[in-house]
Amino acid sequence: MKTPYNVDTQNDCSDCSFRAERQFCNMAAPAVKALDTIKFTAVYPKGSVLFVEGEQPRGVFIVCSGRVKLTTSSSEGKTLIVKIAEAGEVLGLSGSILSTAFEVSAETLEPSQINFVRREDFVGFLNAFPEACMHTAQQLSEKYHSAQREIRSLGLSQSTSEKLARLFLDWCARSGEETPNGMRLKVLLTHEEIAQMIGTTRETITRLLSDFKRRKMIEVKGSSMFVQMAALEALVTI
Amino acid sequence: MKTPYNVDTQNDCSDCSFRAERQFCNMAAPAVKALDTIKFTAVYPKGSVLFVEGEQPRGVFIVCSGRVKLTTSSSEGKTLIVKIAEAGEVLGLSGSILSTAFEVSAETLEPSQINFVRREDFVGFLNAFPEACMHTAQQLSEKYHSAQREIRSLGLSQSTSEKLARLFLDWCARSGEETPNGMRLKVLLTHEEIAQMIGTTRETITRLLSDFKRRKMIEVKGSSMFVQMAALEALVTI
DNA sequence: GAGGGTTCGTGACGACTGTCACCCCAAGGC
DNA sequence: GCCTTGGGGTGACAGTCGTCACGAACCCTC
Repeated sequence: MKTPYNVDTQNDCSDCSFRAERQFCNMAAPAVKALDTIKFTAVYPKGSVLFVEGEQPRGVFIVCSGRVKLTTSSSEGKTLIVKIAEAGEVLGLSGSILSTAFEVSAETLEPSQINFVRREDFVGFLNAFPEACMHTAQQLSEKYHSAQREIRSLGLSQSTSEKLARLFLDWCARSGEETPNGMRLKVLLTHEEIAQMIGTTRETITRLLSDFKRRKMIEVKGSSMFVQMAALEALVTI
Repeated sequence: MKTPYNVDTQNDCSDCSFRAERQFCNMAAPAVKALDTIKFTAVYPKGSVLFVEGEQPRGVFIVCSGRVKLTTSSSEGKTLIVKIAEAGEVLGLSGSILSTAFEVSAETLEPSQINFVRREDFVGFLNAFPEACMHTAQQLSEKYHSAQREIRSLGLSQSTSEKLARLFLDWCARSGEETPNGMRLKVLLTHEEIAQMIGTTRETITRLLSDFKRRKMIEVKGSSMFVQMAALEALVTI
């Protein structure tokens, strides 16, 4: 089924063809059925704000398709991109479980299908289906793991170039495509956004990228970037 | 019961007087009993290493008393203290649940009683007691929350003085004691360790502390520090 | 009380990077 | 065609902070 934003929607978790490969969603039929009855499906255009840092959680958001940018901001207006969430991730889990305010804001980066489950319904669901609770614990473990990696990168890097190298290596590991010219990455973020991912400024990213190009560590063609991983690894002291 | 390290040990979770106030341990009697049968109690002296970053998890560690320093290190030898875990926290959760390597190392800061539960036993326990699974999810949520705070602090601070101010404010919120001279904190860490908590160097901490003292933002008397919270808050741009 | 190991205080110096300022370019709206 | 807007490139400059070096203060053990 096509929607206004040109996204295939999946109204029924029971029929969802991706379910088996999604850690959280991959549950036995009764649990899926129960989830189907409490969830609200919606498709958001690019740039939609799902929730804002500091807000009290109304529930959890399950990303069925698309990508969601998670950010936190200082009162000065400086923004840090904490993570780009992808299909299969559940957002707002910790806030909903602890009833504490969201610590990040969420905004779609592309048209995305998101299933919303109200907090009370979700907690009831977890209590009713131990399997769902285990999957939630796993989901949280993964979040914690990736937060830990972010802390390492922010706290242990000696220089900004090291953080940038680490970011690119991370991207390679996650979605790189091996080619004879090096790992190929689709860069879908602006310099500004890359800067926000590692806590620096746009100018610095521009300078570092030209530096990397000059030193033949990366090559940019359109929205593709070819990365010489060995060269970047040499910059990383962790 | 007293042990060689001068710590009161609590061999039986069922009898533990702290249980009610500890989020994870506060479970119904049957679950506590089950936990009692699979746990191994030990008392470690100060400086004991519970596990090391990169190791495959053998199980989880429940901190019954004492404090545990969680660190991550770069290959250059630079160390970042990710967190100081206190009584009631469960360590090694995410690694045990996902079967992925520990992302931090753990070392006791003082004599500590720690209950160890083998990975298989722990997972079985979670499957057998939905309540334990919920408590685990809550525990993980809290960990995630605190990691998120750390990311904010590391990524959004403009300066090192801001990070230090934020660290002190954090300590005040957690264990400060209100007095007429400002919040009173017990500082049990060396300058070196404080530096490692915010990703800077010992010298910088020394200089910042004298700066803070000169500006009457803090006052140090022995191992106590009196903090003027309003003054520190003015340094924080978040 | 002597001595060795930590911990802390401080100066000099330089590299890195944030800030500000300006320009260029491409895309898209009118 | 013209203008606006957002993204990207670059130079100048100053401030911060890491590094190195050294000495003082403190705290154990013997």
